[in-house]
Amino acid sequence: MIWEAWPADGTLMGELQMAQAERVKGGRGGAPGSTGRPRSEEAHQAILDATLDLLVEVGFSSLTVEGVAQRAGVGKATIYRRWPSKLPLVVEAFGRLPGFEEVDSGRLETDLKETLKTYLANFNATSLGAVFPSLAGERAHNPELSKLLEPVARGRREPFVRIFERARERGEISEDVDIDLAADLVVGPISVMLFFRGGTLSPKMVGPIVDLALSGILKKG
Amino acid sequence: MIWEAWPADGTLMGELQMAQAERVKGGRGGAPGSTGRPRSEEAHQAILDATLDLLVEVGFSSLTVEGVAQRAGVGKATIYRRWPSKLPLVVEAFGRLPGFEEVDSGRLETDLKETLKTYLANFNATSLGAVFPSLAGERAHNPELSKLLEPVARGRREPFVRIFERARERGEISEDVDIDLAADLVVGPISVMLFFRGGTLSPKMVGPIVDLALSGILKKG
Amino acid sequence: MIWEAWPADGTLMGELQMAQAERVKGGRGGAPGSTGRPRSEEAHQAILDATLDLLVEVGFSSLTVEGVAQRAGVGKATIYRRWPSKLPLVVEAFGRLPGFEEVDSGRLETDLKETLKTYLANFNATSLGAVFPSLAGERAHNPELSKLLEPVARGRREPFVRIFERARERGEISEDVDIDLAADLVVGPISVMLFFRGGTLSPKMVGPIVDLALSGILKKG
Amino acid sequence: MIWEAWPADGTLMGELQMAQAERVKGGRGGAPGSTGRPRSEEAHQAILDATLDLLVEVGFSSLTVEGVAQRAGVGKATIYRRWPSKLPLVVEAFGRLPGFEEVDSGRLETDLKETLKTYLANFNATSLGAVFPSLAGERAHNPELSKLLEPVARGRREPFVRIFERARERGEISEDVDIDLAADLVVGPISVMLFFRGGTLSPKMVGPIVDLALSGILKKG
DNA sequence: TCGTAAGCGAGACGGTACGTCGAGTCTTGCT
DNA sequence: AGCAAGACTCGACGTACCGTCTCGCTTACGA
Repeated sequence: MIWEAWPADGTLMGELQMAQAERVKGGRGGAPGSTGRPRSEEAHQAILDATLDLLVEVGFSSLTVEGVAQRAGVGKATIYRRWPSKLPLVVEAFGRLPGFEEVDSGRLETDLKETLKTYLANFNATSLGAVFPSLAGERAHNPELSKLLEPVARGRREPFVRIFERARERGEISEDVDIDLAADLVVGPISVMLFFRGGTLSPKMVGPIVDLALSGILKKG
Repeated sequence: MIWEAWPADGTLMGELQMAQAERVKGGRGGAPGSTGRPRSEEAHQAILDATLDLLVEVGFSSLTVEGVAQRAGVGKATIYRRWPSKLPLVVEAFGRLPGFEEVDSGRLETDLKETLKTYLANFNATSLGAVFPSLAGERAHNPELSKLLEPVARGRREPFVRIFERARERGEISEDVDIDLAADLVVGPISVMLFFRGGTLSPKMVGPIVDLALSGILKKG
Repeated sequence: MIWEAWPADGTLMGELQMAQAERVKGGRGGAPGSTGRPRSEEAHQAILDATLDLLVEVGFSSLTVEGVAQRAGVGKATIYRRWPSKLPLVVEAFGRLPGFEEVDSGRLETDLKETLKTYLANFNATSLGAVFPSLAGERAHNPELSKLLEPVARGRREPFVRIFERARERGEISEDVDIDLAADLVVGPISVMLFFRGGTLSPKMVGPIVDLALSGILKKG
Repeated sequence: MIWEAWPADGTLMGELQMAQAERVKGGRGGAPGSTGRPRSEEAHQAILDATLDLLVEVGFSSLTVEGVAQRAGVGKATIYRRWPSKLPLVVEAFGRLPGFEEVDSGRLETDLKETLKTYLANFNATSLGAVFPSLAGERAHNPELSKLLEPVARGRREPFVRIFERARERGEISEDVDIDLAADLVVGPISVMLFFRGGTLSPKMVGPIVDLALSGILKKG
């Protein structure tokens, strides 16, 4: 879904992670002058894995850095050396979760339905549904997190924008439809479900949502 | 907006609070046998006000009961005597925020636009925009909060359902439109904006949203 | 012995403790306007006992506040509420150890020997021998500790000064003997043993020490 | 002074250091089979100097190996390659401090006074006064340190023993004076001053101390 | 002259303790 | 009984060192 989609090449998170690393230690990979023992990629993975595990098991607000360290078999300092607090850690762990695959069938309705269905199945299989609201809820009071989250949300939005652009080129939708708004409309009911209703996000919801969004609520004629 | 509206009589929260109070001290209102000094209504208000202030200032996850007590000029025990933990306290404080006024103009489009516009103006004037995401983010991993939040969300949803029911009776919309889904569709883009995009919720957004939701994204013809 | 003796009424430590308490929370016992739950005397005792136990078991430099808290069945905060660091805590715990009983037999030699013997027996039975050097070693780099330790040392010195003053009044020693120096002379070999030689402080050492100090090293004639 | 004097040839520390080196890498000097880059003597010196500096500045218990490495411009591993822990390092650094020069004037009083005066002047000029108590305080609970410190203390004691032996040969003191005890008596008041009173060790103190120790506290007659 | 073996500065590693803070509970004296 | 105040236990926070372990490099020796 828009706000959680991931670019196919997975580089967005790479950037995010780099931005993070730079803030903490002044850039690693790039500068060849780096000295000292290099950071363990193994530990990095173990931390991210443990974070995701615990996120699913106990939720964001009960997740403790101490717990992550213990589960990852890692010292706390090793975590704080990489992430300044649990928020960016969780953002990065979250970023590792799979995005969705953009579908290009040549027909708007099919593109939307397939893309959303695939993603929703995925969404239920992982912890995306539990993690994202936790992060989003902090945005209003945490500008730093907001900045971290922005590229993620933008990245997940883009595929939808592209789907609508193709539909416009094919003449399926009018030239003056606001594509951003259209994307929000299709994705909106899912957002409502996720944040306000706390219900399950079944792939079965996708059909009616897309149909209603495309044809409108009012009676035709 | 739907999920944040409040029943006109404001009794829902009253019930919630009673349920709460009963769990804490075994029901007081009815029983005439209660003795000792009565609870201070003044303190109650001060606590709720302080909670709301802090919720806006620092967000849910940084809100501390200690801070609330201090700002309210109240002992911590006085808070815990009324609410078993900070969660129900925050929910109740949140419930005090204004809902929206249902409009009945006899025309679906007008009803939706006016209702949403009024609410959005309100939303920006108060702290709803900052507080709600904080709470919503906790839902996924906090069943207790989820349960507390449910009646609030349902209450705020109902006005929209009524608007659509009236429209159906008037024949403005087809008999087989899923009213719940329709409500989610209208409200969806606002939810997306609030949680994923972090943008401002201007009342000017309402017109295009309602128009697109009512007439659909696809080209007519 | 001088530097570890304790006034019979045990009030010196009381003062020390008060000075401590005042620095931390602005004086407790005295002001009747104090509010809130009073500090638990039980916890205070448990902490001091645990400290002394651990001091004996693991020594000063391996003593951890965490360990004290655990052994005392107390939260760390309860310790830090009373003592700003482990040093004053150890000083106070140390102060609880028994001092020595001043003897007044009417004869200098007997007074000195009895006083020292009693104390040395005591010294070996408790952990004085292990604790005091630890504290003394920190003095040079810790002015605060130095201040804390000063009244203790002075208190333990006084009994010796009194013994010599009585001897001077009786004419046992010359008017112009420097009493402070005499006290240091008698006590000196014990200090050397304790700090430099690391040997055992047996009460049997007392006789020869006092004899030599009183009559001098040089041949008489 | 006795317990801090140093053998004239300064070899004691050499032995200690060798013993150390052997424990660490299995003996180097002799064996011709050693290969690879030799250890840097420069680094060795820098480490010892930094250790001594820090010992004076912050005391033993606040001294960190990390700090030593940084100040010496050396990696931590280079320190641990030579000393198995910070204790022997500190002991060796301490051993570098100057001892005192034994005086042989042919008269006990003069020998004692001159030896002590010289040393005390020295003591005040260097950091002995700050370092030694730090180490001594650790002895009681640290057998390893105690063992390391023993030869140092013995070495510094010997000159005094020799002074008294010469005096006995000359008939200045009785045959049955316990020389060890006599040494402790002379040195005792300085020890007391250093550890218990925290006062300054002025060379002016030496005269009265030696006089009183030699002639005794009691009135002659 | 070149490889190999050890040393080097730098700094990350898993741990442990630090001193602080907040949650939710309990205990004063007073209303 | 209620109240404000504030101490209570517990447990996580983020930091600092411990002693160990790589890194990429430098320095001597022996083949």
